[in-house]
Formats: sequence, structure tokens, C-alpha cells
Amino acid sequence: MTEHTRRAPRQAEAERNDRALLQAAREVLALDGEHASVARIAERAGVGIGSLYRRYRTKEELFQRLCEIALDDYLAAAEQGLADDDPWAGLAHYVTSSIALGPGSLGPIAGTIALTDAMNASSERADAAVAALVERAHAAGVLRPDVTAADLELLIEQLTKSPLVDQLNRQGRTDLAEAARNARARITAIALDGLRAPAPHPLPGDPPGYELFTERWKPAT
Amino acid sequence: MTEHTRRAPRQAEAERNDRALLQAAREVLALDGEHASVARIAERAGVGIGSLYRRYRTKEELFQRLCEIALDDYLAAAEQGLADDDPWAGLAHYVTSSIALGPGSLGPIAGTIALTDAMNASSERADAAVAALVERAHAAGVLRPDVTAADLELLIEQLTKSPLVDQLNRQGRTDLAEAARNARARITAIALDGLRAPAPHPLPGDPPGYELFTERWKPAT
DNA sequence: GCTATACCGGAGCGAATCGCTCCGCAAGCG
DNA sequence: CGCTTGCGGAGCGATTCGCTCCGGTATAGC
Repeated sequence: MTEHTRRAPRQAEAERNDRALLQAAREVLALDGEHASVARIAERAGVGIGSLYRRYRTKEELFQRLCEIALDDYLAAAEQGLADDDPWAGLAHYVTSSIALGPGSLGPIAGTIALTDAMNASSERADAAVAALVERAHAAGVLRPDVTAADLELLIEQLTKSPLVDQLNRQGRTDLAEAARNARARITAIALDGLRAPAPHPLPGDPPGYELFTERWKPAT
Repeated sequence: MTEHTRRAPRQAEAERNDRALLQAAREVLALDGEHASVARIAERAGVGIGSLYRRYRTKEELFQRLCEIALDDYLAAAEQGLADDDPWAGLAHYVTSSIALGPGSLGPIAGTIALTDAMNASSERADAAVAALVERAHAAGVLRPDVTAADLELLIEQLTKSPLVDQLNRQGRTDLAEAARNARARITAIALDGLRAPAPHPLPGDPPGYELFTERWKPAT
């Protein structure tokens, strides 16, 4: 065997396939949730199952990579929000961007895969950025004072996954997808208006703790 | 064979089992969504699979019955709201009650079962009641004017299904269930505040049409 | 008590689907 | 051409599905 072997002949195709796989995985995961199958992902990517398993040794490894990307997307949205000088506009940008990112694949598979270092790192940075966004908005008096960062993240998660959109996709009713997106935008606007100061009355109960987020990535069923 | 045979020996037990089955089916459906299995339902009800299939000839028949009950619950919530003299309190009651009912089993199985006459009837009455609730709130000037009944129903659906609660249940973290419920109550309050008149700005896009609701009960994948 | 009967629980069937392996083949390079 | 490299997908064992079927059990009448 020679020292420097031949250059990879079909390397470009491999790279294209990898990108297609990640995109398809994201879509299928958003569609089928925790029951997304590798076969369906490969098919949607227009790639053989064999190629998928050459790139990722297991399904879990693929999902971990996907989570890392999704977490980075959320982080970017938060940091873009911070870059806006207007505290309210920055916060609103984070909320709408996060929701527009779609079910970033996180929710459905939380607790089903092991955490990687990259996931932990991005997650911590994102939490910090969101905390800063909330703090700044509070200081400026544009965010109702009894809303915490945990409230905000839970609200986003709640609005991210849409039963309606999911089902329409599953039925292949792409003709209604646009209407469904528009409907969700309206709901998002309603929720955002509910976040503005001043609040007509304080929120019920105690503020949610962060253990609701951390605990869910622990061992599954 | 004599004309009038013996009376049923174990009829009371059969009735108890039926109620347990419906309750269990509701819970499992809320937990596992479209992938709820009859075995799990029977187990949760503390009843054999055989007994389930003696009462309901197929899984679909059980789900249809469940849907009828859930639709009646929603209808009752709407009519209770109308019974309240205060337009806003009535509307808020409908929203919070619907959400508290939990994922009434409707969303997850929409499109997977055939519609019964009872389902259609309840559904129509419920739609009329909600329309009246919205109209009355508009007339009283307490509901932001650009919100339609369809907006409201979509908002409720969006808040009904909680990824967080579902996952915690699946992990058996009953210790966090209370915190999760409280967190959702806060989010519901935020959304309700966003619905109050006057609105800081009009909602984006066109009002959603009702075809988003009707179309989803059509033939599945 | 005993018998007849209505109802119970669950082992287990065939079918479907899962994650994943393995291998014959095609495409690009010298 | 020969060699390498990545490709697609048939198919494996395991699991899970909806559902059937039957031996057993509790109860009402005698």
C-alpha cells in the first residue's frame, strides 16, 4: 500500500448526500416525531440506507449531529436578537425565529439520545443568551415583569410543534400548508402581545424552574 | 332453550370495565398519540384484551366512541361559557376548560378514523357555541376585533398538546407533572392576555378559514 | 351444594415495521 | 483496464401491532 493513496473519486457526491441526509432527517423528524425511521430519512434524501450508515454509525449518531445543528440555530437566533438595539424587537426576533425554525428536532428525541459535549456547550451558551435577552427587556420595561426566561422557552416550545401542521403534512395536503403557516403566525403574534408590559394581572402560580428543561434529557422509559 | 333465560351473572363487572376502558383509552391516547396500542389501553384499565374486544369490535370503534365523548366535553365547556353573563369570563372559561380537558384524544387520531353521525352532530353544535362566544365578546369589546373563532380554536389546539408534559409522562416523571401543569397555566394566561382588546397592532395575514378544521378529518395517508 | 352461563384474562397468530448488515455494482482515477 | 471508493437496497432477527380464541372463574337460579 502506497503512502499517499489515490484521491477520493466520488467525494463530492458523498458530501452532497450528507447534506441531503441532514435536511431529510430534520424534515422526517419534524413529521414523524420520535417514531421517525432511518429508512424514511434515507428515502426522502434520495439516498440508499447503506450510504446513511456509512456516514453515521447508528441512528443515534445521526440524531446527535442533528441536535447539535438545531441547538446552534437556536443559539444564533438568540444572539441575533441580542444584536438588535431595541430590547423588544430583539426578544420578538428570537421568539419568531425559533418558532420559524420549526420543531428543530429537539423535542421529539429529548431523552432518547445521549448528550454530546457540543450539545452541552451550545445549550449553555443559548441559555445565557436568552437570559440576557429577557433581562434586558425587563430592564427596559417592555416585557411583563413576572415572565421568566423559563416561561419564554416553554412558550416557544409550545408554539413550535403544531398538531395541525404535522397532520396536514402527514396527509400530504401541501395545498393547506401555507394557510397553516399563516394561522400559526397569527397565534404567535397573539402570544407575543400577551408578553408585553404592562400586564393586566400577574401570572398564576410560581415561576417554572429550569429543572423542567434539564431533567428531560435524562434516561428514557 | 327456555323463553326468558337467566339474568346476566356478571353484568356489573362488565360495566365497570367499560368505564375503566374509556378512561384508560383517553389517558393512553393523550400519552402515546396516534401510536396508542390496544394492549396498553387494556393494561392501564386493568382489563384483559379479550374484554376490550368483546365491548368494541375494533380499535376504530373504541376510538370513535372516545371521540364522541371528547366532543361532548368540548361542547359542554363552550355552553358553560355561554351561560356566564360576563362575555370575557365566559370566553376565558371555554379556553381554560378546553385546555384542561387535555388532548381530548381528538387531535392525535383525526383522519385515522371514520366519522360517526354523533361526532358530526356534536361538532356542529360546538362550532356554533364557540362562534356565539366569540361574537358576544366582540360585541362587548373585550376581545380584540381581528381574532376569529378559527384563530381561537387553533390557539386552543396549540396549547392543548404539550410536548413537555407528554415527554415527562413518558419518562414516568410524575414528580414533575405538577410543575409542568403550572407552567402551562402560566402560558395559557399569557395567551389569554394577548387576546384581550385593545390590541397593540392588528394580526398579520388573513384570518384562517375553517377548511383547516374540516379537511383534516378526510382520508388519511 | 351444583349446574348453567356470562364474562373474564392473556397466550399467541400473521402481518408489519424496526435498526442495521452485507454485498454486488457503478463511477471516477491512473 | 485495474483499482479504489462510495453507492443502493435485499434481507436479517427482533420487536410490536391489531386481533382471535379458548381455558378458566365468578355469579344467579335451583
